[in-house]
Amino acid sequence: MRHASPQPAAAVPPVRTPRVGRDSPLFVGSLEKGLRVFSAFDDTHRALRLTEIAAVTGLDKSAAQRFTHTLHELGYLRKDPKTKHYRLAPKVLELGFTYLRTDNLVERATPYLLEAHKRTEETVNLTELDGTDIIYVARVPSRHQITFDVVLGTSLPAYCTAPGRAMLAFMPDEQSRSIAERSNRIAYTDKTITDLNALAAAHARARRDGYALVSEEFSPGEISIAAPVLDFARQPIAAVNMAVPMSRWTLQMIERKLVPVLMETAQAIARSEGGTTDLPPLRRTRLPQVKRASR
Amino acid sequence: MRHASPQPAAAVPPVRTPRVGRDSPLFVGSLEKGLRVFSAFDDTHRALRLTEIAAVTGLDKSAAQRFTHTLHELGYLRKDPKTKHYRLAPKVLELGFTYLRTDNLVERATPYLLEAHKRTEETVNLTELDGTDIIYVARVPSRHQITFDVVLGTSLPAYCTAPGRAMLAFMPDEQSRSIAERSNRIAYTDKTITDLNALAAAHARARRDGYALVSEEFSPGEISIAAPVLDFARQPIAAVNMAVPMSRWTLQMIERKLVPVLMETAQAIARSEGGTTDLPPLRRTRLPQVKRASR
DNA sequence: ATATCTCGTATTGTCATTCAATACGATGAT
DNA sequence: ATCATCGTATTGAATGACAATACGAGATAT
Repeated sequence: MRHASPQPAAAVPPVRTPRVGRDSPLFVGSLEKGLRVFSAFDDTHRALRLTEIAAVTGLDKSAAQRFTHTLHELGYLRKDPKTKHYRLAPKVLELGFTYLRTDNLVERATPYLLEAHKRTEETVNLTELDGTDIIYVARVPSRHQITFDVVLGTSLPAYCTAPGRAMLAFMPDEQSRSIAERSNRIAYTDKTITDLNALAAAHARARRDGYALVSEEFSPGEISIAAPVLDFARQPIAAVNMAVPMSRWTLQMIERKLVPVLMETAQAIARSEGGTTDLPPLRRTRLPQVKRASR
Repeated sequence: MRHASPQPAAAVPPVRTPRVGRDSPLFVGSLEKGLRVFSAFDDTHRALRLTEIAAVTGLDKSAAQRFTHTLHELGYLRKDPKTKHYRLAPKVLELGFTYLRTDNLVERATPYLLEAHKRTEETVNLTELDGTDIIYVARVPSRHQITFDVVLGTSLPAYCTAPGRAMLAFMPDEQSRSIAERSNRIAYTDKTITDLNALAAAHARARRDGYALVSEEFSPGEISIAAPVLDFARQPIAAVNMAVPMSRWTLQMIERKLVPVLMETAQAIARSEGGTTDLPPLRRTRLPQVKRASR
């Protein structure tokens, strides 16, 4: 803090506080902090001690203590009584997987993804947009793939991945530009497009072609193609994606064999949406005070 | 929760409040309530309005408003601006899947589960215990299975499922009895064992055999077998499980073809645990104030 | 067309709950 | 042996969560 501003004591900040979003009195900070504890864990940080959690999440020791205690009590964290290490408990799986069960899109898309996999023998993904990122929400892994599939739930930047580009290409210009601007545009490879105008051009081409092709912009040696799934208002709600190694595929082969399947799949999923825009009007009558069995 | 129960005015509860667990001053109620919002959603409640969330979670309207606002702001909930319906956002997948990436057991077990699947052509599951429930943490689906796999993350009662029984059978008696007692022992079928002594007998038999066989106690027409994965201290930390329809399998066939694979798999996973009890002592030196890249 | 009901949203005063500083004992490194 | 760091528990204080309330919109019934 500089010198106290020479204004008389009772100076109230003249700026009008917005009182919206996180500043709204409706925002519960404790919930946000508690959830931040979850994000402290990843594949390189599997077991954390209290102080580490505090450091990683930016909470002080007391706060970390309270939130880990709470999450442990609720069964979301395990604690090794000897080493005092915290780990995620399997119960957190419930959180994530209810999403897969509640997302109509995943449910409707799955048969088409399987069909596309059968026709191409390659991995087929479905992704959705989450801010400036894409998130894998469904996946049919290629047969040869041995390792188990933990790609679901992974998020990658939208601007330099095929699914992201396919979705950005089909949304209003100002919206895609806004996402591109807000993205942390890193050059993952020397082919990564980071310039805003160049991105807009890439979007235009994808829009013209009906699909996006991204070659080695995120991982070297890999070509990724994606087509958007459009809703009734022609807005992208997801993208079908296939990524193949350049060692096995050429551009020509991709355009001839993969792209047709890709686009048919995306369109079939979009059509399957049929008339239901969002959800059928389940209840038209008075709300009978919903009760639910505990488990 | 807030309102004190309508006790007579100045009456201070004479019982010594334990000040532990949920009554501890370390327990953050707001976090618990916020997480309760997630559990309001399931496959039959995919889109909920504010009032429904309030009713299902037991929160009052104001609380539901605050927590949905917060979760929406954080990106965990989507809100249809027209219908005002809330849905889970794909971001919750991140929560669930970090578990799969951080669980050493899942990582180590996967190759053996794949191997077991190859040898039997049947679905192979890995489950862990969570209180009185089992939770599916890994799964290699059978080839014929068409539907996409949303079983991961599902929890079922331990007392009447093969994985649960396999794990209960190999833990100290008082511990398995405690779990059985705390379980809500429903007779899902007319073969379901709900009596505590009968359960103890079933555990004894499973302990003797080395695996548990549960026939039609949870779903009719299905036989489920499971073997425990024991840690260095011979305590069960998980169970390998296979469930097959009686239409294709007899008891004899199961014992001859499936059980050997099952037990070998479970033991191989246990052995793979090797020397590392919990986690290698990653750092022996001073903690260098962990910093982490934001994404 | 009007009245009634329910819902979602926004506001506010109050106080319980969260907060963060602190203290203590244990453990391990120097 | 000494010091540092960690996990745990406690407590006073005030911040931030709370819940009651009010209002407008939309739907339904009269």
